[in-house]
Amino acid sequence: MCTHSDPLPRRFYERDTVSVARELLGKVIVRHLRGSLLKGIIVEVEAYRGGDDPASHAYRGLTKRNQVMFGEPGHAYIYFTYGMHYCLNVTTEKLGQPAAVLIRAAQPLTGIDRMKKWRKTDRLENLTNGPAKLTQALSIKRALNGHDLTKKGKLYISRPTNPETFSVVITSRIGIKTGRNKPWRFFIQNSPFVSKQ
DNA sequence: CTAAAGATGTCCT
DNA sequence: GGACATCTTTAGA
Repeated sequence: MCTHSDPLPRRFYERDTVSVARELLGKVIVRHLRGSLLKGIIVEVEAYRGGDDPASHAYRGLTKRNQVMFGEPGHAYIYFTYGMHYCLNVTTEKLGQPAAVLIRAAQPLTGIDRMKKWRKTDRLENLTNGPAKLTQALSIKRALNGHDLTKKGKLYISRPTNPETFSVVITSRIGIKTGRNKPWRFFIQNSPFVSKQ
């Protein structure tokens, strides 16, 4: 039994990272939190690879922080940065090959009141339009690092029930100092929920 | 051990 | 456009 709202399967993630990143646009991120349900449509992502990508956390090899990137595809890689922010990635490529896709922004769909509470703001466009804003709105913290996204648990990604067509804009990645030449940032054209146009 | 930078967000000018 | 909050991770001595 497999319906459209089930988590994306392992084989979706076990592929070329840039392709996975592009295809994650329009998918739905689902967060079960103490009885409440939070959902959002992914509108902005960035691909980070391994040894050939100087901007990747995995560029210099395996460390305690990035070990999830080296593991099985379809897991959450969550890291803490700037002393206060969490960022959510999904791991890709086959076991042993480090890579991940950074989820940078989403369009709030379900549980908006709860997101407003976590974010301490009422403005819809300001809830999930950035990687750290997204994790704050969905209450995603270090405890979910390594979480399996292919099972119906606290966090997973599924296909939308009512898919809408959209155009994809491709740019270089932002917020990094190296690897800026790679066109590995993707976002949904004209979405008001993208972090930066 | 020490130090510097960081896949950011917010507030200020 | 720029300062700053705040702390983990990593690299280098």
